[in-house]
Amino acid sequence: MAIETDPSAEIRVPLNRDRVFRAAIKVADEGGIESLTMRNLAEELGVEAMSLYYHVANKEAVLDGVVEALMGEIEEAVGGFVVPGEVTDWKTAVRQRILTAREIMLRHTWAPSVFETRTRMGPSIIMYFEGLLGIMREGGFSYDLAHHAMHAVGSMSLGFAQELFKPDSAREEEEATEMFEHMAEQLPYLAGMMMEIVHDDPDTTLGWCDDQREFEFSLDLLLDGLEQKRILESA
Amino acid sequence: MAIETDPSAEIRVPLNRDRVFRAAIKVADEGGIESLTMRNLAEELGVEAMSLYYHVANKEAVLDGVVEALMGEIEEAVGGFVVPGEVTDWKTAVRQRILTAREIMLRHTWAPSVFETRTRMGPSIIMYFEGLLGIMREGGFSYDLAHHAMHAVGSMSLGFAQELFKPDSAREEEEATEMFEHMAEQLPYLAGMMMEIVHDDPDTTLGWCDDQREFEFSLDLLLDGLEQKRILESA
DNA sequence: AGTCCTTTTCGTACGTTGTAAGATTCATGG
DNA sequence: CCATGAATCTTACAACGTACGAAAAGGACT
Repeated sequence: MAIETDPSAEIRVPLNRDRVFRAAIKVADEGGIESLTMRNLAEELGVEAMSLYYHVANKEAVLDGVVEALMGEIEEAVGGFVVPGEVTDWKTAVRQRILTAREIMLRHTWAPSVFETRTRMGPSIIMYFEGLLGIMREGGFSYDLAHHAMHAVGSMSLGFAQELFKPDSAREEEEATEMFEHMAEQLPYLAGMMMEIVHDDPDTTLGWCDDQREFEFSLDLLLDGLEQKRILESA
Repeated sequence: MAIETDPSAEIRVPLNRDRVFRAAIKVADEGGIESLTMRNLAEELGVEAMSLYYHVANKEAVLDGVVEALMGEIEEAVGGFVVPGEVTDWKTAVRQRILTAREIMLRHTWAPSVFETRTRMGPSIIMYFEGLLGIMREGGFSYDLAHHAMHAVGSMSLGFAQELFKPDSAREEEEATEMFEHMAEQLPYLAGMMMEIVHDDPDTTLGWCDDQREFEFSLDLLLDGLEQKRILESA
């Protein structure tokens, strides 16, 4: 086996953590989160699986890095996590940040499931929450109320709400519909609700619900409630 | 190899789906969800792994069954999912159901992570939501508002809120605290909030936050907001 | 150029997981 | 006793994360 220095061989770009994380995002974007294996990730980088471990402790570290990278996307999109000096309208400031974060999440539909499994929080996420908290404080919140607020908004602060039981294939979608029709006579309320939805809005986007509308409804419900509490406590 | 009918051998209890699901819950309760493997589950039942597949299509089906079984626990705890004929106070009715569901979830701390990964919903969950929806309808909601309400309450309707970045070991807990202290000068708001919490309430249960209080705060925030909207729309 | 040392990459292999395929055992009625 | 269907087990495989040590690449210095 002659070792020939193939002149047409592309020069070797050295691996590093950032390249690994970016490649991981690409793999997940293209093949879903279940396709993000160490071997696939290595292949995407033109490298063997074990080479990744020189730059990254283990797969958990890859996912942590992916989260940090996504937070970087969000930071860029919102123009930095710093708290604007003066906050005249905390609600729209918070609202806008969250809806911007949501845009990034919608670009990476697998991302919520990764966030949910994280147990350490990296610096970017801390800075993100520092920013949100800052806006609320400058907007007139007590620390106590702001603390409750962060919990209440929960995962929505990062732009996603966990959809319970979202079917992940058209096959399952129709399977669920079928089951519904089968149980319909025992489900007066659900059946009634569905009929009204179909009647009012014959073709809602994909399934029955407009996720974006529901997200904004829920978010506003929370923010409005918090604003009332803020007014009450500062009276 | 002599096949001897050992008289002291316990008579063989036949396997069936219910026994599988119950054993799965037991395994997860005792060893955490990551210990729920087909082999461990089989061992718990005194059987070989492949024997499970006669009663259950695959591991997903086991998890679906576990969810159904947990919903059974909830159903028992709330005294059936049927809608009380007349609802004078939807809010406390819903509140009570949800907090009861939460009690079951607290008995099985791994359960939320299983619910989150489900994609099909079985009959018990459907009945549960039918019940909640029914209470709201009888309590004066339009279908439209009730629909929004279900989305807004989201996973809280089953008694859990996904905790973002909950450290899963004392080791990680102190690691996070360390990181905080290290970044403290860049985190005026978070640092301030922590200091106030420590000052007001020197020893909150486990970490900084009382999960139950936060859960109830968030839930009430939502329910109060919904009640206002209900009043508005029925005016 | 050749030597040495550090940094980076790779080859091989192990343990664990879910599960496919077929053999085996068990229970039951003839 | 045996035949037949139901229930269980044996064996095996592919995919995964990753431990361990060997190999290669890249400089620095003679």
